[in-house]
Amino acid sequence: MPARSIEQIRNLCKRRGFVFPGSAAYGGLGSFWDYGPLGTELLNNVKRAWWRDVVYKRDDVEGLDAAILMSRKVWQHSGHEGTFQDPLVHSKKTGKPYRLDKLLSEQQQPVVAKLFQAVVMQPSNDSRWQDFARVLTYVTPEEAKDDEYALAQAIAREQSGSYQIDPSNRDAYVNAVIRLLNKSALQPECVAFGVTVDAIAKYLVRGSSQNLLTSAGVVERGDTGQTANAADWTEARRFNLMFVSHTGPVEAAAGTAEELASRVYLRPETAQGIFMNFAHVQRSLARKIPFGIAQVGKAFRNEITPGNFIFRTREFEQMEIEFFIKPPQFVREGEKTDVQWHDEWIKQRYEWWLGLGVDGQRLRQREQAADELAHYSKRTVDLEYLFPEFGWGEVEGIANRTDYDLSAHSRDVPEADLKRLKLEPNSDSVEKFDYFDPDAKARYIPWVIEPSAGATRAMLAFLCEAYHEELTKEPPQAEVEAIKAETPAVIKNAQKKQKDAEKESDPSKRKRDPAAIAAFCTALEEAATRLPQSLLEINALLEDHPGAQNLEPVKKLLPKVGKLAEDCTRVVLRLHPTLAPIKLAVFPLKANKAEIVDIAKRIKHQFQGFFRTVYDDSAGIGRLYRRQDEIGTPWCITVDFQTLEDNTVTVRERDSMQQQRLPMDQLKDYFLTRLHM
RNA sequence: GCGGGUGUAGCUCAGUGGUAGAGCAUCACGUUGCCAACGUGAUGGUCGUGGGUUCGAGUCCCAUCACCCGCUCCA
Repeated sequence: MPARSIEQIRNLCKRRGFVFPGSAAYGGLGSFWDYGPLGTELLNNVKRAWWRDVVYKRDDVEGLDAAILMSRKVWQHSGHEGTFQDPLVHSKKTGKPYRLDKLLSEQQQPVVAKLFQAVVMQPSNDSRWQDFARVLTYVTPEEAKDDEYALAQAIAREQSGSYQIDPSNRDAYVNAVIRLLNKSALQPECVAFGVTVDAIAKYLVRGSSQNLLTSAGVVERGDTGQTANAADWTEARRFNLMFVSHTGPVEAAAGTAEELASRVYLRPETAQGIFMNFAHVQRSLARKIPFGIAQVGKAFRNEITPGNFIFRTREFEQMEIEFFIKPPQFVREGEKTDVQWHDEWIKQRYEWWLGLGVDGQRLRQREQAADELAHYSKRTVDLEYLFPEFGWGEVEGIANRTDYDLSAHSRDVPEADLKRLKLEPNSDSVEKFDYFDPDAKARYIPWVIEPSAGATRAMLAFLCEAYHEELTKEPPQAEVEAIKAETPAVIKNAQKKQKDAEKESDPSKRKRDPAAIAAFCTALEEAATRLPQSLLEINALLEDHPGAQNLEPVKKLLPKVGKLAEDCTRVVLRLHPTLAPIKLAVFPLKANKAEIVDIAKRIKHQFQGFFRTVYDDSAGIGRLYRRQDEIGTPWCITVDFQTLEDNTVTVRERDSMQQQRLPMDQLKDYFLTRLHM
């Protein structure tokens, strides 16, 4: 039985040293994770398997490891800075994003005042008030008549809790502040009130902006597809996708020239490091197109909503290839076009996942729709894995990035190309990332196919795929019969609930879905006929079906099923041997027999230089096997009394649990062959 | 941001206003000839944090923090 929830995986990871919550001593830090001894091995194995496949086994790919921090100009010209820095709202009609602060600043002052009124008049004590209190303190006497300033200050003090405005005078106070806003709120030269517009935008980002946008009539223009209909707008969000830091000591305020001059971003993708080095690699290794550059490394995105364990984190690891090819107009008869290269990479990457043990039923290719394509992409196909609980999730994207990136970073790009790629001329760059093609006898900027996989996501997918709970021994007949005897009572009880649910004629008011209950009953009845093999399925049914645990017969039955299941079950990670964190565990059958212990330790020593090998004698042999099963160790060797007589040991295979005796001098061949080493 | 949930031993979790608990794990001693053996004993806790109610709070109330799930969102 495969993993039913991410929770199971997370527990196993924590318990056995794969992945720990980050900064745990201080209560944790949202969705940052530390990789423990086994997780490090597994992740390294994933990366190594990838590297071996796309670099070693090919004749046309080189490796690279570029710096995480790069010039800010890289991100300006790649398009990442402009797209992600500002609060955005999306028009649901056109699908286009709009900068909220820009929208606001285009509005007439009464609109903003109205908006402000909607904000201030809202009876609320949440933290948004405090934001406004802070904003209001930016209003200085020089910018307002004294009385209005005083009124604004009074409101500010009230928001911060240090002052109580007489309710009967409240409107007068608020109107005073609105008058202030009407005077200068949208004057760009007025710094203080410039902050106000930003603050309103910020407020809208955090609050329920839809109604406010509408009530204030902020978006009443028709020319860009904007409407005042709240349903046509998504909530505003600040897309600070890139983490900001600075090189050198900087104390300047954010947004000033001094601050911008030293600003750096933690890279949100590894790709740009490859583009920056395209010419270096091409020249220094005398590469001819087509060829690719592969890189594994950390990337950082300040995601709005991280989650699902290590699936979406703000710090993650990518495995990316940029594969450089001829632009379509230079492709000759018999050569592959960009479309063909793209298809080929999709196929090859798909097969990589299958080759490492992912079932084709849980891996699919999904074409990205036109409106979800990134700004650089002509076509992207995602490889998605069917995770437990949250379903299909992207583990790799294979994009046709055309010549967008290399053109964006090049000077002197012909105007026609700039227009085609919707790029501005690049006056910052001193380089032109073009290539002289000796066959075509022409210079061109190459096109790029980009297979980009998530290393940490891959690790999660492989863990989910490998996780199995299975029966290892026949449960006692009597207890199985007892469970069989009790299931009709559960079904009867559930059917009663189903009838109750059906009595409520309005489906939206039903507490339970009758169809779901019916499905539960059918599944349970069917599973009961397959006992004892179906023991774990029944356990899962009773545990997972919503509301099932409230049924009286289930309360009686579930503990019995759970106990029996636990007693007769093992957890096993059926990881591909290439990925397994530990390849081999060596045990002495008896820990207090010196000769046996000695031989076991010698075998461990023999292999530890080739791959991760462990020695363990801290429990009975059965328990030692189970421990290794749970962390996916494909082979265990047990040294026993017969070893002392004939130099053979037993090799126990994880998935089948079968053992065979092998002479010790054949062990090396046996394992190295199986690990393709 | 909204809604829901959780927070007690290293892990998984019980806990009815009245002495802080179990299983697993760890350590010690004994026992142990192949699939989670057993016995005896031991270590381990400011019950997320701060207030309050109470003679007495893990338990009730308020606040706060963190994490998880859902919604929104995710070039």
